[in-house]
Amino acid sequence: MDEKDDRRTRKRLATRQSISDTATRLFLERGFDSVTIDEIAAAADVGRMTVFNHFPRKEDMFFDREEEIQALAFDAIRKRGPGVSPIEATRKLAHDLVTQDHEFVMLSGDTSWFIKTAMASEALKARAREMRDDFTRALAIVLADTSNQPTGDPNAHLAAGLIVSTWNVAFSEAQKLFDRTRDAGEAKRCFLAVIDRGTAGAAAALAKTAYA
Amino acid sequence: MDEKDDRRTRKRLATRQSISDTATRLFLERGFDSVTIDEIAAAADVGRMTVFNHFPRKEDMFFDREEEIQALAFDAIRKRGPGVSPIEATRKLAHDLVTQDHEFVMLSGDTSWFIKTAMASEALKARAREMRDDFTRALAIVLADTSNQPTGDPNAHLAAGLIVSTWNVAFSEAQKLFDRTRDAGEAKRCFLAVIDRGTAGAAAALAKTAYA
DNA sequence: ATCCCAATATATACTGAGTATATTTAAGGG
DNA sequence: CCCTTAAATATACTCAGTATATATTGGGAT
Repeated sequence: MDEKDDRRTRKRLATRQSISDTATRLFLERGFDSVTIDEIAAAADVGRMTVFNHFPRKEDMFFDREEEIQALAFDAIRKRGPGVSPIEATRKLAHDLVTQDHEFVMLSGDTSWFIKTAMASEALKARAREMRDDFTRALAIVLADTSNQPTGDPNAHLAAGLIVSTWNVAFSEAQKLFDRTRDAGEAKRCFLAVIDRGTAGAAAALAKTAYA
Repeated sequence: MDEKDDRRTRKRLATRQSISDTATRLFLERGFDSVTIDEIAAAADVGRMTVFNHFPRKEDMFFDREEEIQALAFDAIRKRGPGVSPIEATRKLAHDLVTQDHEFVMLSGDTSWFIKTAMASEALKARAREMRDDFTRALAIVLADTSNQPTGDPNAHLAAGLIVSTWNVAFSEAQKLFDRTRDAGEAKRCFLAVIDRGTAGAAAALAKTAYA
């Protein structure tokens, strides 16, 4: 009863999409902080409350694909091959994403406007940190779950923390390098180098546990 | 000319302390989010703008010792013994803080109200995440600096990320355990166990670099 | 003392995100 | 064609934070 294909649902999604598109355009034109909700509502030709109806927080209009990213990681862990540790599965995921030039890696001129716009706003950086925390918590649960360990196992939280920290550093260092050199190949090598180092560290930390 | 001991400075600091004390009391009584700046100003018998004069953000009235904590860590790294790696120095710091029951470790009933109040507020959690990020960035600089590596060395950022992540998990897991068992000794052992594991991982990740 | 300067405190008015609530509009289902 | 309900909207509010102008008060000089 949730994903019905009736006109009501179509209209709701159309309205949502229209707001999202309008907001994204304005954010890129003038920066996140200097666009107000009222402007977005006016530009999308909807009432102010309709905006909050679809996006409880202003930041939700910018980060609209959190769940997809989480699902990508959790799938990689859940569907890993036999004999592959969860930590190794995250390393493999990083390499796969880079070799198939996945859009989420965003090491190209096409997508770095997204990073730049996000990094220019304290509010968006705060939301990104919150998402990172939520992801870390959820990752710990998935790790424990797929390794037959009790929920809340401290080692699962340590593993999740080290992995997320590694990915975070890998992303930001690769992005910095790309900004400096405009060389996507070099940036990708940097990304994977950090991933490999960090993952090796996580594996060492979790040696003799179910996670490595 | 900054830390003059004249009456003007004494009055300014007294006003600041009065606001801080009043705010802390109200936060603990009724929770951070349900205390307004106006109430704090009224209770401290100062004008509203005076509050913002001393504390640009509401959260600054709660977290008032960020610099002390950072200095503690940076001193431990800067003043480490010869032949001690920076990563090992952070491990040693953790053990020292626990054995001398330092107030910042806060694994006792006296201080956990602080954690509880902070964790009950999204705004305070967001500020804590921001402080964590700032600290990680500063730590990377100190690590590179005291290891004669170039500023911005990716390995320094990886080391900083892994260390901070480890401490973060150690704190929260120990806190959770203390809440469950009310056994400070057990909580401390958990704290140090996570620290040792995570630090070993960081050292492994940074093997053959200047940081381990 | 008294005059001047600068730091601090304060008053007033504003912006903008987010909430609460009531009302209207329009789609689906009998 | 009604009836129910989801979605959109209008209005009014709270509160943090900013801008700016003014008042107060301590320190330093003559």
